[in-house]
Amino acid sequence: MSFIVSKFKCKGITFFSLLHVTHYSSRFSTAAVASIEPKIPPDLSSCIVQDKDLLLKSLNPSGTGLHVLDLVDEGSLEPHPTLYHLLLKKCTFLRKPKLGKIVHAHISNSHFRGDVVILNTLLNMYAKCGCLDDARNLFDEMSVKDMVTWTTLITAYSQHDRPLDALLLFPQMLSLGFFPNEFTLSSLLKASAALPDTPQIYFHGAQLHGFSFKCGFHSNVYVGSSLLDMYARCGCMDEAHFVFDVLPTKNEVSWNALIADHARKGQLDRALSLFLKMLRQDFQPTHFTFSSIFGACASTGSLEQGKWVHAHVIKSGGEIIAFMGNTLLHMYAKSGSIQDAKMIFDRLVKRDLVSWNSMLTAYAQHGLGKEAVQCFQKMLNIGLVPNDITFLCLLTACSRAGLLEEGQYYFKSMNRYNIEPGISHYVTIVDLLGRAGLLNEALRFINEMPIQPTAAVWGALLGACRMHKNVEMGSFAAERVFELDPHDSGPHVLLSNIYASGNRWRDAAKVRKLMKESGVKKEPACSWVEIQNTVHMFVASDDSHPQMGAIYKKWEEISARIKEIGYVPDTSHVLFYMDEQEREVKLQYHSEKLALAFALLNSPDGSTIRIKKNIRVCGDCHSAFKFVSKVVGREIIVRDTNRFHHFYDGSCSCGNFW
DNA sequence: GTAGGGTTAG
Repeated sequence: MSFIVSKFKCKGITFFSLLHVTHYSSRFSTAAVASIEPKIPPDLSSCIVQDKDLLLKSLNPSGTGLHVLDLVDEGSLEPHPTLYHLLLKKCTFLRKPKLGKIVHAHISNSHFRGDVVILNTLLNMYAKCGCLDDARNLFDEMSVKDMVTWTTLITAYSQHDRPLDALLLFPQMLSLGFFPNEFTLSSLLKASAALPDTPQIYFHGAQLHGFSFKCGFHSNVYVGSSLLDMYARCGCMDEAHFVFDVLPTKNEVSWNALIADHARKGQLDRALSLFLKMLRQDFQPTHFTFSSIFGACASTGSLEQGKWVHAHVIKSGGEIIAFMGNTLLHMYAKSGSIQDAKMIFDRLVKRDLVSWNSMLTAYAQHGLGKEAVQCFQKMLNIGLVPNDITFLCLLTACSRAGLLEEGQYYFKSMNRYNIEPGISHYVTIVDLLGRAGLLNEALRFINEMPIQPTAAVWGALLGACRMHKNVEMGSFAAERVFELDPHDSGPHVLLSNIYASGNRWRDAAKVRKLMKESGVKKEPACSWVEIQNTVHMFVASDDSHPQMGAIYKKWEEISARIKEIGYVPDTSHVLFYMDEQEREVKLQYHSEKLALAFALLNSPDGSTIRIKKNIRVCGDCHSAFKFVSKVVGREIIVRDTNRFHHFYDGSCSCGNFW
């Protein structure tokens, strides 16, 4: 038997690729079955080899058929451990457990049915393909197990979000006399870090730390990285830093783990300083690094820092792949630049469903409902199948933009894609109807829902009642919210506002009393603005800022100018009972107004002002900002918890839907 | 033959 095999080297490993087998030419004529790593291009310097072992090394299942197993069935080829090993590797790589099952059947009928190394590879194939039941059955059936068998199953559970199952195997493994290695411990630590609450993470994690220390595995870079991540996830940042500092060898992953931990906590400064330190020590940032940092920039709305890190991505010459690109897109959208978000979307090398969902979200946040609908249609046209989040994004976009009919249409169309609406979809539809003023329809919709309405559902109706000043339905909705979630301050404030806007001060006071009695605390409103890389934060009636005198004076000047062109303070947004003049004074010093006055004093004429707020922008400030954008001739972008408002030339992009 | 870090809504 003779065949042509191409032999090539890549990363120091020699690969063999079967190009042609003369004896089985009908089967293999096109089967230039590449290496284990199919992306590696075979070198063309092929040679003629007459070596059966080489053939075995070269064979891999390609396409749909496992031709090589047919050869075994026919008796043309002796079964060989390397053959099974390569076939299983291929199935694992391609995530094709069905093909793997065929190999499994073959192994069961061969001499190797009890070979622990082959069975471990088989176990790993099931594990990596997510077939945890098959993996468990195989594990239970294996009469001979070794430490790798236990580690493979522990890793399987740990990687598929079943941390308790992974951790439960550990004492069993120990009691049977198997000793863990660094592989086992890094997987166990990952599992402990994924437990649902902080004390549990610490309880299991710290014990595993002790175990690792005793065995000397704590200095292994894999163990160290999962160890520091575990500490960070239960809030022990000092311990996480300690583990990192004493780690004798660090790599990109250990750096990324620490950066990601700070980023997740919204500690952008810490994340950025670690990023710089990483660069200075000649470690290459990866997609993981960038992705974490963009996530932190998105949550704090730090456009400038985000742009700076984006510049690093460009400098490093890497392509913007979906995983990192999606976070970058999200970062631009969430820190106020829809243009940049769209540009990233257009430049993404390969878009996935998350990319499209992120773009839809971006449009929703900026009130661009029509663009969202077009985007959704485009994704259907290219054959992408939407998921539940896609619809959530799309419905939110419709709701925010007041696209009533479109929203209802798309909600109904969900069953075409076999997507059962979840509670969030129902909330969005109540919001959609409510914003459009169809309060009775919204109430009917809630009563006819097939699932139990939650506090969020009634909260959406309550918000709509505030918007449309419906006191009766508002207090009814608020009662339902209080029953279901008595500790949220938002609905109390909304109800109090509803009463205040209807001049029912006694009722408003009752709500405040209720809040006090039940210990519900209102989150203090604050707004912040970034000027020359410094974040300046303001709370209402604050006078702690060094420029406060000038800020108050500036606002008084602006206030007088906007009153001349028609601004009338809407005092219903003040929660307390006080006389009209007092209430107007209170309104003057809402945090967003202070932030705006400060920005006007400290930024160049004509430049865009970006303000962020931790709760929804108040109605009076919203009205005032429209006038301000006109008198100062500047674009003002406000990000509140819900969406963006682009104020320009006397109007706002939200079209008063918010 | 077995390992650690990253995304979208609210």
